[in-house]
Amino acid sequence: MTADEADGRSPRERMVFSAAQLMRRGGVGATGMRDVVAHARAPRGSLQHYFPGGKEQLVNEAVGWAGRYAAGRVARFVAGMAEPTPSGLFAAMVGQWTDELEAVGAASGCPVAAAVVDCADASESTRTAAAAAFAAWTGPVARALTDMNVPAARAEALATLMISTVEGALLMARAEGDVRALATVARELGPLLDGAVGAVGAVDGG
Amino acid sequence: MTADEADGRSPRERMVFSAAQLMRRGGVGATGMRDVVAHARAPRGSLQHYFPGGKEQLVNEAVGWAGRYAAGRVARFVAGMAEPTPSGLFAAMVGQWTDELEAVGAASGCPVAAAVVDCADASESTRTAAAAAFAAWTGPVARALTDMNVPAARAEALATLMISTVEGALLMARAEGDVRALATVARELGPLLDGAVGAVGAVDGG
DNA sequence: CGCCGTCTATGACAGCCGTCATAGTAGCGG
DNA sequence: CCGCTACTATGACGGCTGTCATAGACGGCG
Repeated sequence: MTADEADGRSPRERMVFSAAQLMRRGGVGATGMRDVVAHARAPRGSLQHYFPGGKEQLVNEAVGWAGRYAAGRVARFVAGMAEPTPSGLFAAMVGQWTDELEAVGAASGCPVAAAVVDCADASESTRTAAAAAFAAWTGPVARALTDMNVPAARAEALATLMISTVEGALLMARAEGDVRALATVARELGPLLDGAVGAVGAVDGG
Repeated sequence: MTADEADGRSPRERMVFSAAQLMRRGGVGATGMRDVVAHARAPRGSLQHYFPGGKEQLVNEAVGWAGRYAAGRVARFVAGMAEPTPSGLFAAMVGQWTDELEAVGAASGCPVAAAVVDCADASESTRTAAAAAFAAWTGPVARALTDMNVPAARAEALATLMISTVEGALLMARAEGDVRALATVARELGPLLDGAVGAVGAVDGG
């Protein structure tokens, strides 16, 4: 999610990328269209050309991009792990945000979360886009879990738990200006996740 | 957090309450000062009288109120449970939002989360207020856990995990317009929490 | 050349925002 | 009655917002 990801792409893609980038910081409300074109170094006139649906369309596409991005990250995590475990995957997910928070100084949140907080009940389409983004994110996680011998019935539920926990911990970490919450949930939730490998019941594993 | 909590209180308190109420729906950016006084049925002129610090002060106080409110809820949960268990407390915390989402139709989020998303990097004081709110919320939860024989060393960490998970699941639930995520995390995380009772290590607790 | 679709440029618009200045009322002690 | 404090009322201000209207540039193509 660094700046070099914006190079070489079309102006249109850069605008979507920049929108997501800015939404992460100040929320949707504080992200103006003029800010987006400036950040993307794109011509202002292109806004109404590429996004005739206005800000709502731009936000929705930014949310969709974020969902695909998160899904891709999960895929790369799994591919890069020699001995994949649920706790390892979770630690990697947490680690991504830990790195960003320590690098930029807590300025970065999740654009999907921003869209939910700011638009969930004002824009039905954005709410749907956010749900789709979460689904796009949950899918690869659940698939990775089943590949690690987690029963299919629990994989999806655990994926939801992992993403919920990461989102919430990211919120707390931003508030505290410290990665403590992220580190804590990684440490506490990891063992539970590993306990689900090969188990059929809840935690009392067969 | 229903409307009757606003009755009998001073106009000033009603404004703080209304600010929190409105922030939960549309975020801080979409919450105008004029909307707040209208919702609180308070005189507009009182704004600059009670909140000379402007919107920032009002938001900060709303966040503080939300933190104290959440802490009070936890205390009441614990007091009302015949046989208190960590999973029972967590289920109660989740249940509060489940009820609200099903009642109002997913319109309600957490005002503290809204403040973090919208103001975390724009207003240092709001960021601090949000951190304080989370701390005020974490405290009673951790204390309740120690009262349930959870080792003191883990109680605080588990409280952070619980709150993170609830916040994140609430985010997902709002996006999906469904309480599924909340129900899922309650079901999946509950057993782990109970497993920490009397344990000293991680999950293998004897 | 002329035409056309894609893209860009720019200024204007109405509307809302938070804030401030100013004035006014109500109650109360003297 | 005055004076003082607490609170309310109201209109205005500059600034920013998303959106739109209009016009211009560029490049392929017949």
